[in-house]
Amino acid sequence: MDSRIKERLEAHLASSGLRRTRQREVIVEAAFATDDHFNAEDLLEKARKLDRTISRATIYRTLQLLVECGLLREVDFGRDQTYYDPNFLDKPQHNHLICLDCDRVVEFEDDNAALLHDCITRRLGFHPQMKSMRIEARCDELARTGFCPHKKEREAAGKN
Amino acid sequence: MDSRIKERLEAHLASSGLRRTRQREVIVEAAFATDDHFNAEDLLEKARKLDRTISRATIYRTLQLLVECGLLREVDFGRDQTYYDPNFLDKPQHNHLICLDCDRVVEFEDDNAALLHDCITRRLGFHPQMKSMRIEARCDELARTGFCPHKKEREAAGKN
DNA sequence: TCCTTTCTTGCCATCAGTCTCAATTAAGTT
DNA sequence: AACTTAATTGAGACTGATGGCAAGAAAGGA
Repeated sequence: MDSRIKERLEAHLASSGLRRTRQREVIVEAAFATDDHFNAEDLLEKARKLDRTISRATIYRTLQLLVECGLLREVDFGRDQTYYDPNFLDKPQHNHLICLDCDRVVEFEDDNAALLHDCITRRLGFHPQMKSMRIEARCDELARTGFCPHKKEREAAGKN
Repeated sequence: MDSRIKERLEAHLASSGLRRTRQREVIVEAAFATDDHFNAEDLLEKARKLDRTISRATIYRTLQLLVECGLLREVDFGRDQTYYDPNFLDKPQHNHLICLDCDRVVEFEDDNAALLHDCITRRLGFHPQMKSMRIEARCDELARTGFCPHKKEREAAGKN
């Protein structure tokens, strides 16, 4: 596990007057053991392999904590559960274009997007530490025909 | 109520093989009677004043329908319920910058954002019919001090 | 070591939203 | 009008996630 993870967590706990607990250690261990995306239930299962007493509520609370201190990112586009990405410390951008009809998500990188992101966040008094942008649109096909061809594909694939 | 609303709904129903029902009429009537944002429970209450038999499930299903055909927009940033905006047919942009810590939402317009939006959506094979962009960032203060000053304000104001 | 404070946890109730299913109803056909 | 079909509805079970609360535990001081 990347050593920056525990460092950043420690720093956040210290600066917020929060405490190191066995449960938090175990959950972080489970969350960052691999680079895979996971949801709350996955994490509960993994964490309980290390400590069978971990409760569901603590999982949800710790997930919130890890999102707050910038170690996890929520990725929940078009699915019924919230998923988490434990592997984005070094990725400079996380831009998504989302089809409003079929929930298809297209990830993209774009230099102009990065520039614009900086520019707008600064102008509005924000700090552009975490580059992320989300655009909603409709498929060409959807606009022309009123029906998104990816919708059926995705439903067939059981994505919804 | 803007006559384009019923027109667009009719068109969507017809093109998708869906049916006109008393419940849908009533719910649309209730949703677009005013320009205010509302949530599912608000709408259920309003709709039941016109027809006491409307069920909660039908409200949720009709909300989905109205979002699909572009008559409603979901606005759920940083609140526990999903809210809906019935008044955006003519607004060219809906851009939001969101503080990752306190969930403060700043609406902005920006010509470059509009251009970039067009450019990216076209490049990825999408149709930029509905301009909307969502950027996540952190307050300057949060980045400097590790604490967002708006967080307490918002909590005091009961926004969360 | 014991004590105090305050954060944290597990349990369970609750909440918003979705799903299932049988009964109903719109819309087209005869 | 009667019939057929497929969409739609209401009721209630269910799901993912959150909130309240009393018991437990971390951190610091005496």
